[in-house]
Amino acid sequence: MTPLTTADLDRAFAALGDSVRLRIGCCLVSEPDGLCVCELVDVLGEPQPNVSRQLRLLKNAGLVEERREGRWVYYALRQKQHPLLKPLAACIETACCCVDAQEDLRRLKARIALRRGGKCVVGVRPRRKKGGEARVRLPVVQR
Amino acid sequence: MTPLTTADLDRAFAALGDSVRLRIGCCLVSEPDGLCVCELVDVLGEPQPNVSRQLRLLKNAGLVEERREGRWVYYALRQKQHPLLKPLAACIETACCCVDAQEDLRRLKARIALRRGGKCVVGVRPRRKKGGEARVRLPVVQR
DNA sequence: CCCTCATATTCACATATTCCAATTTAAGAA
DNA sequence: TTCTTAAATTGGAATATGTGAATATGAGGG
Repeated sequence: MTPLTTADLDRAFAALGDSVRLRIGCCLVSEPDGLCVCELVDVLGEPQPNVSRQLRLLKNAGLVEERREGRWVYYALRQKQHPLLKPLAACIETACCCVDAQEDLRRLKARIALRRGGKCVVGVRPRRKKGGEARVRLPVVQR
Repeated sequence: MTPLTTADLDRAFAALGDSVRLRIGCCLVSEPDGLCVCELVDVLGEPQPNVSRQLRLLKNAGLVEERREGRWVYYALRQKQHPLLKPLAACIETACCCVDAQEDLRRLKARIALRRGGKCVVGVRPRRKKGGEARVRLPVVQR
């Protein structure tokens, strides 16, 4: 392994220096096996292209890894591989105590409950506006 | 204390998401009583205005606090006050293992040795160029 | 093959950041 | 007061980043 430089590490911090990406981090800390993009889209209420972009940023920073399963792609923290991720995860845990992170985690729990056999079977919901109103039952399209 | 939001915390991460600021963090972790600006200027080899600006950023992010002593101003990590700083300090410790951080810490040790009675008595040294060559005076273009 | 859907990428534009040089502020000494 | 010096601020240009909208990719099912 090549020796780390502070420039390598500040990328990791910079990757968490964004509200959306930090919230993604909170979700991933609480679900070590990973989350698929559409779950994050649903939990965060962010447009899907934005979530994909932020995930790519996190991946480039070496903080997450992806795993494809059929049409779904799961992202998880690289807890084992990244030398900074163990102490960093402790920081993210702290962030999880934030009020808005708590709301995310509540939505995440509800979303995870929709899984079948541990896998996501729900797609992207019709776009919500940022104002965000009551949740509407989504048309579940199986298989 | 007002409840934290992830937006509050991502500022803390963003503050460390820069090579110079992370190196400052490494220095401050290793010197809990604080360092004055000119010591950081000397250790990092960065222009004084740049160091001042980065320190202000760290202060605005709630990570450091300042303490004036005569003409000198000392900056130290707000280990006790900021809820994120305890786990964050662990991250910074990790960063301290980096090769360039080690060089900073070596220079820092030498610079600290110049103190008298625990206080800095040295000012800002004549500017060094990054490459280390003699400084060239640039033509002054007035507006 | 064609179609659907989960995810990724690109484009355009606004905003933020970075860095340097120059100047200003603030404190102590003469 | 005036001079010196440590630190902070400002101006401005180059660069980076964030985000919505539209579009593209890629895997599975029919």
